[in-house]
Amino acid sequence: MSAPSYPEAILISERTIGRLAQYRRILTELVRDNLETVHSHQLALRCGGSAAQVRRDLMVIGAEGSPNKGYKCAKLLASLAEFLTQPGTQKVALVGIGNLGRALLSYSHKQQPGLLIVAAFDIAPDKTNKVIDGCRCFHIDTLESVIKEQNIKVAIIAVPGEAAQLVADRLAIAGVRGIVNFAPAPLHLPPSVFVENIDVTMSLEKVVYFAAKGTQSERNKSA
Amino acid sequence: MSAPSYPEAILISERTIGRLAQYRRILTELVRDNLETVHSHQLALRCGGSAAQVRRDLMVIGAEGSPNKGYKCAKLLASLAEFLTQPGTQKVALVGIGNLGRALLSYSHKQQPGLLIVAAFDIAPDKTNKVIDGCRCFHIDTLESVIKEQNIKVAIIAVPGEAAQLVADRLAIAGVRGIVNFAPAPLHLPPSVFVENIDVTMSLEKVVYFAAKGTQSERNKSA
DNA sequence: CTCACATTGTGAAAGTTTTCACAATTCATT
DNA sequence: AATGAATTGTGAAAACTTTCACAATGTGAG
Repeated sequence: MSAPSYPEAILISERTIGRLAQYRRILTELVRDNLETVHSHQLALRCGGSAAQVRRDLMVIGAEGSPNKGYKCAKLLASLAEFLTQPGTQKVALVGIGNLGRALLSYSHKQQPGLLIVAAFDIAPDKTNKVIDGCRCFHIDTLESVIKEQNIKVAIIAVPGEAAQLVADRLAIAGVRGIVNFAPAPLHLPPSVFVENIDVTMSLEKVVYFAAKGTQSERNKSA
Repeated sequence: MSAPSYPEAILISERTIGRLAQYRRILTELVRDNLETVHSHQLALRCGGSAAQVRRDLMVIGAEGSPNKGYKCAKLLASLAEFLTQPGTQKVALVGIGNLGRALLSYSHKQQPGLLIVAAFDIAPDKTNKVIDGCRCFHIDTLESVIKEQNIKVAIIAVPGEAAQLVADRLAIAGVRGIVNFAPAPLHLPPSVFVENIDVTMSLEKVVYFAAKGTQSERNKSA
């Protein structure tokens, strides 16, 4: 029980967690550029939100800034990293080594340190039993065993819509607790598994709509 | 002035438009499968929402279903298509022919009919002046001329974060009115340009967070 | 040291989205 | 024709999110 524990109890909204992850990315850049401190309105500018929102978000992780000087970049980054991530490297599985899957694999390098796609699965034999971008590719038949062996808790689904539910079921049974789903189909899973859907087609259609009609406003919500 | 006009005036939220696009996709399948009618709770199941939500969403396009029989699939699909899309094919430009860009190109085929990536741009000479998945690839220097020539109003940005703002500015000046932005950086553009951000890293981090802590719930928001 | 100023932290207000709940309506059956 | 079961359409309530606004608090100049 040496892990530092937060008050918890209060549950933090998905929206807020998403923005905290953005703040972390921005702070990583600021620290790299040797910035000492940062104001809420500067963070707001960088992420497209409002200063009040930034402060409210940072409240939930108990960050403190000093009036007139703002937040200490290094300290804030450390708090965010500790809050958002588990200690150690977070291992991620990818299912579906198509075009999208390969794009994700090539991203995996640039990702936040501590977040890595360590296993990829596909049903096509010509895509398996090799290493792509440093990630080992397996046949889908071995999904359960590899996931359990490596104790993987997070997965990305990048398979065609028809196959998504089946894959999701297998992942859940194998012990996966969180899924990023690129298939344009809702996954029905026990509530113990967290699912984040990314539906590119839907996003495109939204943009087409608002580009045609008078625009709404450049709202920022990401993903 | 032969185009049918909706009451308009009431402005419809981004969330709602996104869901309407989902309903359209689902209805396309239902019609293909020769389903005659569909109930709100069936649509809800298929898209991961609630029946009440479906009904409220369909209200805004003035759809009518009959009690005890639900909505006529064909009629509802027609209403949705008319509401969501402009007449004619919507041409889309893609900037950035990396892994992600190519994945999007290969999707473009399967997209809703009437939505097509017709031009792709990159800065690397070895990626330009060819045809990939039926889409012509140009050097980024020709961005303005091609976009204007083809009267393209919607674009997808799939370039590294550092280049995104520059590309966005050029797109906006060339006449683009809506952008899907995959770069993990907020775009600052006049409000006449609609921007939808898709931040894969952020989504992954959200999932990592909620997979570790007790899960929230499998909420459906997509994109 | 004191003052003026910029900024944080946060209660309360405003705004937005979702859910509830129920009258109205239609269909199938008797 | 009348009854009952299922479903829509929607006003109102609830839940959630964002913004406002301001007291508290450091900071730096004079």
